[in-house]
Amino acid sequence: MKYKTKNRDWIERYFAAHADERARAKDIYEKMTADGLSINMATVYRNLDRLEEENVLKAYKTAGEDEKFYQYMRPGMDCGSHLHLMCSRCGRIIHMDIGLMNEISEYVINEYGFTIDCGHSVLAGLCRECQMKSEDKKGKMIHA
Amino acid sequence: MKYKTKNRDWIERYFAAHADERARAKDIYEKMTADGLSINMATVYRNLDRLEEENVLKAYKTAGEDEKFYQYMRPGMDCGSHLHLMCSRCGRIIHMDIGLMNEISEYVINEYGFTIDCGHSVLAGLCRECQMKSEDKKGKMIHA
DNA sequence: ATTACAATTGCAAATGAATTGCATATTGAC
DNA sequence: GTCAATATGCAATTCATTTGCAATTGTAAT
Repeated sequence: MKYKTKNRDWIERYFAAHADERARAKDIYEKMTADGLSINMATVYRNLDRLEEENVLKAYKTAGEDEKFYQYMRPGMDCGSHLHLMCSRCGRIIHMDIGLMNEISEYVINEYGFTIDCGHSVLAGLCRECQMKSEDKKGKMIHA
Repeated sequence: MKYKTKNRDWIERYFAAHADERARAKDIYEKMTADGLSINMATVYRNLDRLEEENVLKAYKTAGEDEKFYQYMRPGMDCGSHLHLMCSRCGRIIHMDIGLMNEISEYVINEYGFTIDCGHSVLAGLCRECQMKSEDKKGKMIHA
C-alpha cells in the first residue's frame, strides 16, 4: 500500500525541517531541483496530496493568492482543540493553545448555535517578526 | 470613473437580497441567464472584482474548493472589529459581535506578539441549520 | 437630441494551477 | 533475482480566471 520513495521522503523531511514555513508545489519543485534531484511537477502534486491525506501536511488557500500552500503538521499534533494564527505577510501558522478556547466555543454555541471546528479555523493577522519589519520600514520612511 | 450598469446593478441587488448566502461567478452567471439577461463570464468576473474592491462583496477561497466565493457585505459594516463564523457545509458567513474579542486580541498579542486582523479571520464550523440537518440524517439512519 | 469621450461589454484567445492516462521505472516482499 | 504493487515522467487535458481588442453603452456637455 505504501512504498517509501526518495521523492516523498525528501519532501517530508524538507517540511519537517521548515516546520514554521509554508510552501507551494512550485517551491518544492524548485528546492528539489536546486538540490540536484530530478522531479516532475505532477509527482510533486501527487506527493503533496498524499502527505496531506496522511496528515503530515496541512493545505490551505487564501482569497488573494492563487496557489495552494502546504505546511508541516507535527506528528500527534491535535489541531482539533486549538486555534490557528496565520500571518498574512509570511504565511507562517502558529498553533495557539489558548485557555479562552472553551469560553469562545460556549459563547458561539449559545449565541449562534454554531459549533467551531478548530482544525479549520484561522485568525489572520501579522506575526511579531513581520510586524517589526513593517515598523522598520515606517521608521526608514520618516527619516527618508 | 464609474458608470451605473444594468449588469453590476443586478449583481449587487442579487447579493443584497441574499445577504446570508455565498455565490460563485458561475452561480451569478446562471442566475442572470435564468433571469433573462444575456451576460458573459468575463463580465461577471470583472463586476465581482469591482464590487469586491468597493467593499460591497467579500471574497474568499478555501482549501477544499477550487472556486472563489463572494458574499454580501452590509454597507457600513465594520469587519475590522468582529470575528467571522463560516459554515463549512453551506458557506454562510456570520458576523459575530463578541464581547470576548478584546480579551482574545490581548491574549494573542501578549503570548505571541500576533496582531489579529478581524476582517480576514474566520472560525470554521457548522451553523445551527446545517447541524440540525446532519442530526436529522443520523436519526433517519438509526431508524433505517 | 447630438456629440464626444470614458467606461463597460462580448468574444476569443491566453494563462496558469492542478489533474489524468498511460507507458516505464522503482520499491519491497518472497 | 522475480514479481506484483506502487510511483514516476511526460504529454495532453481540464477548468477557473484573465486579457487584448473591437464594438457598445453610459454620462455629461453642447
